[in-house]
Amino acid sequence: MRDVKAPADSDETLVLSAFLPYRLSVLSNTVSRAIAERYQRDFGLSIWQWRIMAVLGESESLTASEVCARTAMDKVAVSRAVAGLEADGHVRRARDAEDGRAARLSLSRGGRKIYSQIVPLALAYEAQLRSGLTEREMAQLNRLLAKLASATSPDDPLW
Amino acid sequence: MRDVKAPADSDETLVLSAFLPYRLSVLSNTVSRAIAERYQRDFGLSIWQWRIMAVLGESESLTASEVCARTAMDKVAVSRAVAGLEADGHVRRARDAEDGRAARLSLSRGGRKIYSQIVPLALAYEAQLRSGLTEREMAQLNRLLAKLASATSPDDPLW
DNA sequence: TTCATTTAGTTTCATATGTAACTAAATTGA
DNA sequence: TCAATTTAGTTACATATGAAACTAAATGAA
Repeated sequence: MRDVKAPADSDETLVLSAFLPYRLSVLSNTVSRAIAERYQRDFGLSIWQWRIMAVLGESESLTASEVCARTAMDKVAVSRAVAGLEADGHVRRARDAEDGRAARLSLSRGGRKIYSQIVPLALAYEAQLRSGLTEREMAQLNRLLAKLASATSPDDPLW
Repeated sequence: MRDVKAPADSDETLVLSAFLPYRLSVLSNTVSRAIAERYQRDFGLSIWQWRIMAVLGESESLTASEVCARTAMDKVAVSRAVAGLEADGHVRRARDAEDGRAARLSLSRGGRKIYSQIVPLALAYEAQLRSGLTEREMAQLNRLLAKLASATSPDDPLW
């Protein structure tokens, strides 16, 4: 009689609830959903729109491509979200003097006002999320997430 | 002249690339996408279908509600994914003797075969993802993710 | 019992998203 | 300098997703 030993040692079993990609996904979706609801309810913004406002708030103006790079969104998503932001008057679009294809995007005065309302909310949310962690743990988390992120970098795909 | 001090101290500025919800979202989406592509290409499974197979693989049989609870999916998503799995012959559906509304779901023989092919792949992926982390760091990560997850628990919403 | 309510799961419909095709401007190279 | 290619961004189409309405069975109260 062969193969009578225990069915599999622990490395060969998969428990979904302990599987790192699953845990990341559930955590991230829970967080994103909570934030998305708030932004939608209070400001009529999708999470994509908010992301774009967030990076525009960090600089004077950006092209759509630059927005793509900084938000990890693809160009179609950026195009759509910007269309909405422009329609709502939060973002202005100016033709780029250098490159006739590119648009220079920037927050309008009103957009900047909303931006400055959201920033403290976003930071407060983040603070609550971290509230169970010490400074030291937070630093560790940053380091570990950075390591994981670099393990998924597109120039060195995992599989 | 009032308010001439520096515009904001660092706690009041938001840098998207350092914002925890954003980082979690990008990391999680990168990981999920890589996995989803592989499952789709090699097995014709969506990530939702795979999640369901994963929890069915852990037990003899589950009802759809139990699947919901264990996969953090909503019942519509489960219903749809199961319909596909059943059509492909990976999952069997049996009427529950106790409750005429519920369906008992279980992996078919073929489904279990696929399951046992995917498990090592999934574990290998996870291992590569973790490959930059020491045992100790992995334990820390687990702890930190658990803390974050508990901070988002629905019975104690953050906002 | 039997009627009202709850629960399991599915279907419908409206919206969001991804991929591919497209337009227009810039660049390249003969 | 002018055709061929690349790049920025948008549009169109097909599919995925979420919310709400729905069906059928179970529970519970009168």
